[in-house]
Amino acid sequence: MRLTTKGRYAVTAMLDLAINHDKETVTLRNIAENQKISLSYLEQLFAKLRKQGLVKGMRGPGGGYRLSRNADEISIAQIIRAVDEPMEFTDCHGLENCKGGERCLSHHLWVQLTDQLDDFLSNIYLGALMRESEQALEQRRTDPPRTGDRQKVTVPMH
Amino acid sequence: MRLTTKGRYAVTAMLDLAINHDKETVTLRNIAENQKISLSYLEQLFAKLRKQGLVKGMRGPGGGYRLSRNADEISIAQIIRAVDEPMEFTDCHGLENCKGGERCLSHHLWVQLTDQLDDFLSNIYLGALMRESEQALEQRRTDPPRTGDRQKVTVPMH
DNA sequence: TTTATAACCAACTAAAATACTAGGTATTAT
DNA sequence: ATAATACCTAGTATTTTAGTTGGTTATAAA
Repeated sequence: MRLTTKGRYAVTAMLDLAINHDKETVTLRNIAENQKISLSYLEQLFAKLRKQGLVKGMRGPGGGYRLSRNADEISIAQIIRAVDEPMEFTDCHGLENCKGGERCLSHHLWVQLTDQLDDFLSNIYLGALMRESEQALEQRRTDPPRTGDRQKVTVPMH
Repeated sequence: MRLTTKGRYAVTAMLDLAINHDKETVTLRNIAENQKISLSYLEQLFAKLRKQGLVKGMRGPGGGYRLSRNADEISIAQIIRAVDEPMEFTDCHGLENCKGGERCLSHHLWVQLTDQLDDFLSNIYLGALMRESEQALEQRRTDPPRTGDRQKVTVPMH
């Protein structure tokens, strides 16, 4: 599993949809502005998300996108897999190139590591991610910093 | 934290050093052959690893590289951070561009997610990763598959 | 029924990151 | 001395990422 800004764009866009689940739809134009990214590039990313059945598009005025299922049923791993091709791993194909086994032990360990990573991201869902920070935001709202205090920034809003 | 094949090269190379900790050194030429990657590119990656104090190089015949400290004290996150620049995140700088907060909430959630990822990889050490799979290899050695059995491939050696 | 708004689509181009090439110098075991 | 290795820099090729252009279709609303 690769992890680049492309994946970040996809995840933050999906988070945008999740946050605005109350609204009927969110337009790509809107997201493109928020993320400062070209509309057409976003369209390309959403074509992939749609093909993977993660979002649903509605045409015409008032149209836009929304999540095709509950935010608690969409994992971060699914989103990233949809837009980022997997790291191809053709270095060591079959036993012929692979004398001993000692040689590609480190390759095998890498596979094991990425499996763990995949597991990790497969178990983080859009919904849960949102709720976690809702807590922190609520905290901030009800317990505003007094002037003169040096504020401890635990939930930076950049 | 980005995650690309560049990071994979670094991690597998470091695993190679960890596996061969009994040998005095491992040469880059050797690693380059194993990984099917250009020697000079590897040198560039190792320059970064060395600057971060993760490896130590020895010149001359019989020279090569070795880990600069115990494999149990080198995390995967440290390795990846050494070679992959972090994803720059200049979209939303300061409060001026950031009307409301509603707007960059999804950005903030991404930061929160990558923090979790960073934690995750900061707590996986080269040493531990190796030992985990030693177990599986030992299992395989002492308990070889009987002919006729359809072997369950739990530890593929590609 | 016209118009405007949006998704949807494909081909090309620009920019950035990744990987390689070519040429070195410095150090050290033999 | 010689050979093997790390160490270093500048340039180039390749691949991926991101953007541009110019469409078409569907649909809500005027």
